Amino acid sequence: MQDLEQSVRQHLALQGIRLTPGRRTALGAIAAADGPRTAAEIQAAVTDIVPLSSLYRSLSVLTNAGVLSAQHGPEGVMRFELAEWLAGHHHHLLCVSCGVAVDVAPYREQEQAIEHLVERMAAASGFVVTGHRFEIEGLCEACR
Amino acid sequence: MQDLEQSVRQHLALQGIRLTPGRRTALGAIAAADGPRTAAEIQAAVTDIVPLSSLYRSLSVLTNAGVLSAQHGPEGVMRFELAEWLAGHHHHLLCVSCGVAVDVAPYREQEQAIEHLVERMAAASGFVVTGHRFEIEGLCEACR
DNA sequence: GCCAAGAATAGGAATCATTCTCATTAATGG
DNA sequence: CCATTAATGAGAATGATTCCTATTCTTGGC
Repeated sequence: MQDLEQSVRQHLALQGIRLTPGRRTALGAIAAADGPRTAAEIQAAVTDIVPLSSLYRSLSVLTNAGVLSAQHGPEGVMRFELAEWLAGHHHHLLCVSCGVAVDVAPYREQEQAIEHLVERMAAASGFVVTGHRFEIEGLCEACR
Repeated sequence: MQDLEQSVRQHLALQGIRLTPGRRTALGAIAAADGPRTAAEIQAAVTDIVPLSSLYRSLSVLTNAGVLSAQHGPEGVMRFELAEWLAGHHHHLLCVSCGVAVDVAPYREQEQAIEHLVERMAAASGFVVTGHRFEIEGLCEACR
């Protein structure tokens, strides 16, 4: 935890951004989670009272700074997690019923296959590829 | 096109749902597209004036009936396309700048790798897998 | 240590996609 | 041709997210 905060602080400093209390709180809640979280979930997880507008601003600052990554889940709400350089490469399991999102570790060999697939698919299209999303949908234990 | 409409009509009839003019229009616009479309895009593509509320209702009837599939794209808006049994299995290229979405054909061998990956990842989680999403993000020719 | 300038926050209004409600209109079976 | 049921249109309501403005912190220069 401490080293995470230090890494982030340093990363932000290079861009002239500081890790203020609000940002620190948001970062802590996200770092403690086992998957990407919505703004509302983060707000609920935190003990302080944080207005959503402030929370969203903190999240967007951290996202723009490359500390967090943001994605729209299948339910259409934005979910935030640590950026890949902090959390490591991984994928998600998403519950289509309750929306819960959990990280899953990748399998090295198959990642290679995926990279190939991405390249071949994009080749003919004129797109410049910047990334990919690979997410598994299903029903979590609670909703099953 | 005619056979698509017939297949759909038949599929719907089994569920006691009919292909009304509004639904037919929406279906036609989606079938003519080269990728998943938002409600607004469909509305714009169609020559008739269709209120968004009616369009959304038609789309949701067709989606619930299994004729269309709906997904939230990275910009957070819902995109509709023909269900897999009508359009065939494929993936998407998404422009992170303008949101444009294009279908890409899958490559047989790598699909296998993906299926494996999905199974292995889900195995330990307690999730019942219902599907997966694999989407490539990048910049389209226009935004590049 | 103190103050001005700039950044961060709270609070609330505004926006946008989507859903809901309800009144009106069309389609179907008898 | 009528009565019942489903489909449509129009607009209000909702929920996530963003924007705006006034207030409160931080920080560097004195």
